[in-house]
Amino acid sequence: MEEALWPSSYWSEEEELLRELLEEGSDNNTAVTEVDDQNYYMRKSSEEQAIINNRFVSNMYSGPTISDIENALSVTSHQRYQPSSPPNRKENKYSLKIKCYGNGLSDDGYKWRKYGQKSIKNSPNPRSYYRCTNPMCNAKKQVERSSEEPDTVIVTYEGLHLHFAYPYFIMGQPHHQAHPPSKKSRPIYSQAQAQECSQAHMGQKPRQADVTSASTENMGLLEDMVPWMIRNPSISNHSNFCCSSL
DNA sequence: CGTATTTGACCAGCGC
DNA sequence: GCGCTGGTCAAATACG
Repeated sequence: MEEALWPSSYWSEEEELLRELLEEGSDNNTAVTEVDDQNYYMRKSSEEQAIINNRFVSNMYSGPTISDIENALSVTSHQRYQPSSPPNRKENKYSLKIKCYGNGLSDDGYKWRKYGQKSIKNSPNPRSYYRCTNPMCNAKKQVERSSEEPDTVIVTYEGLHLHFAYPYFIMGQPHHQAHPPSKKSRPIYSQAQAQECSQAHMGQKPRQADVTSASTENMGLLEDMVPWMIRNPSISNHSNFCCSSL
């Protein structure tokens, strides 16, 4: 069944990449194999993160603007490692400060549906709430223009941002189809399957509860996906990545 | 006509 | 308990 969807040859490049990262992306293998160590990634230097992110993600996704997010991630990652300053990451939320001189809200290569907007007290700018339109992904983001720097938007990503990786781990699509999924190109999975997978991954609770469960789920965002996949190279041999309990 | 956006209402959490 | 605030819903509206 799995092999019907994913020919064994399909994973060769990813496995090779993962092996490569295992060799180069860390200075000792024991840390890489500490599967349950949630702070593993926090211990890595921002330089190592940048290497992993840039190399891995650039191989995973070739969209035009992911580098912007990567750059922003590297900035916030750097801040995160300052023990004296509060981290931008809370649970699996990541706040990215992105310079933009135009419409920077929809340029991350994926489609977001706006589901709310709030005026925040003591802030002149409203905060917009977006949810990923990809049924395989329940990631959310909040976009707020910085009051200090008008040309900077603060994007807070939250939740399981699976669409960075699922074409490889779930869909079994050829590499040349590794572009962001759109409404026109529906996933092979049904909506029900997608929801089942998402709920299995995020804590079973639909609707409002997903916020709470998301805050307790360690893995999800791009930055979490990378070390997780590195630490679990064998995942490439399994097609039940989405629905597997972690 | 299907899809995306807007926006007021609603709800839950929190502090007092 | 009450009010405030942030997050989400969903009907109305806009758009292609």
